[in-house]
Amino acid sequence: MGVFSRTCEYAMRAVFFIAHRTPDGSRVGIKDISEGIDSPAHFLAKILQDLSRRGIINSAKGPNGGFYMTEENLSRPLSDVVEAIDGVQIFKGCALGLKQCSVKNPCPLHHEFKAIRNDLTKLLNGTSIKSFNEDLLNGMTSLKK
Amino acid sequence: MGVFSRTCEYAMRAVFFIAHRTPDGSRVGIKDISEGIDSPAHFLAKILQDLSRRGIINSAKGPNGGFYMTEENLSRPLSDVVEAIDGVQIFKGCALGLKQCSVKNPCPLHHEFKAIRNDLTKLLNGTSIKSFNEDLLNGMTSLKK
DNA sequence: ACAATTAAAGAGTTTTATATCTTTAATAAA
DNA sequence: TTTATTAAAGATATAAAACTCTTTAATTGT
Repeated sequence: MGVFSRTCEYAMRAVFFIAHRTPDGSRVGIKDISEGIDSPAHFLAKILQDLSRRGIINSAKGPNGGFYMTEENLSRPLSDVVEAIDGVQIFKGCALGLKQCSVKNPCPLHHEFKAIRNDLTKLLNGTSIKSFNEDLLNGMTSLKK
Repeated sequence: MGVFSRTCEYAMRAVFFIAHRTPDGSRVGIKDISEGIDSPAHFLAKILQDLSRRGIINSAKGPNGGFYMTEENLSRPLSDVVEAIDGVQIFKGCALGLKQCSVKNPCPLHHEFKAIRNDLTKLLNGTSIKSFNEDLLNGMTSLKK
């Protein structure tokens, strides 16, 4: 596995996909999303239920229902998605998994690893979903599988 | 989970522990190691078998046997341990898990994430186990659980 | 040769992550 | 008010990671 769990990868891809597809308040269904991001539909449904419950995305049932994102949703940092799924360990945890690890009692990787974690935090915490989406909309980036 | 799998955390801790305890060519047993790094003994045994097979550490059976590290072992980069257990995804993979992701077809995180991955690679690939161990030996860092 | 010690190997079990299938509830439109 | 459509929820199923237990093989010292 990479840095994030597979579930978290699906979640991020889905969020970008929804943002990309619902700029105007329209909705996009689970089928379209799961095909668009190449993930198992039912599994993704669970993930989106979770994100929806947490207010990271929005959903509506019934005909013309589906998932969508408001300006409020778009203004959130991507770290909200990661934290919702994978938790905070990736932003805070010791590389070696030591509980005692700290500046006062650093593990062999502590200082250098902290710098890397901080960069990751800055990237995910400091950038809104909206701004990632702008690059997607103007074709500078892509979600091609 | 953090950036590395639990198995990989154990592996790194064990490698540091062995290096720390066998500076002179002596050996240290699985019991001591697993207690020293707070990991399940039998599970760690499997991990160390694997590292031993790959030549990352050494072992000897019988009385006064155990695990140890030679100068050759110590000169290797820590990335060898990580790669042996977790593979290369963490150094090379797309943050969103996309196969097509590349400079020519970048995902929304591509450029910034690549910089972070490169820093991680530089840290693990560019630093020998020995040099991490030196900090441990002179008390600048610790493996306290 | 024998007994003791140690890692290696093999064969599980348990837990967590990932994935699937079915039923229910909400909503919209006819 | 009925039907169609959609997400939510519930219940399993499968696969992978983490962990345990038992047996075997190698080595040492007596």
